Amino acid sequence: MNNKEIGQIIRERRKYLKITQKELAEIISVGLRSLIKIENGEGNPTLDQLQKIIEALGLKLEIKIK
Amino acid sequence: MNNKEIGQIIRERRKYLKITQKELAEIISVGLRSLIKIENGEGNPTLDQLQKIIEALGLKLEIKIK
DNA sequence: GCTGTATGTGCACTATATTGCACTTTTAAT
DNA sequence: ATTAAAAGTGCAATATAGTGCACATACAGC
Repeated sequence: MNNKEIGQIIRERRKYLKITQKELAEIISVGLRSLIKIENGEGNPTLDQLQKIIEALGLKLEIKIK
Repeated sequence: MNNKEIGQIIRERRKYLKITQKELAEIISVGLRSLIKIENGEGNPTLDQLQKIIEALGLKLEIKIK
């Protein structure tokens, strides 16, 4: 699961919930610029940012044995 | 799953594999200082750092619906 | 096509994560 | 109790993530 795939999951879930990037960004107090980058798999987000987004979308992060 | 819990999982897995923080840090080219912080749930690591560690320990990150 | 909304980009600035170093504390073995 | 290895801390420097802004592009509905 790379940054691009994570971005895709987030985008799909956000669209499924029918909210815009702008709305989501405002809800969780994350810059719109940052959210766009994350959805596009650019850059290297911090865990907090990722968690905020995931949480807001009703998702959760898990660590499993490969 | 907060930063502290993530740190615990990493630590437990590392110990299970019988490697030291220093060894792991060198293997994945992450500063020892940073690894210690992450295991202790301090700070706010970047996704890349987390992924490197998780990967090196034979773990994987997943995003699930809550 | 037009129009408005949503998404994306480049850039400069700010905030903060990463790191090495020197040192301390903890842990484990003998 | 000694000793050595492992783990942890504070600090300053560097690298890089986060952000707003102005503008560009894509997309949908009419």
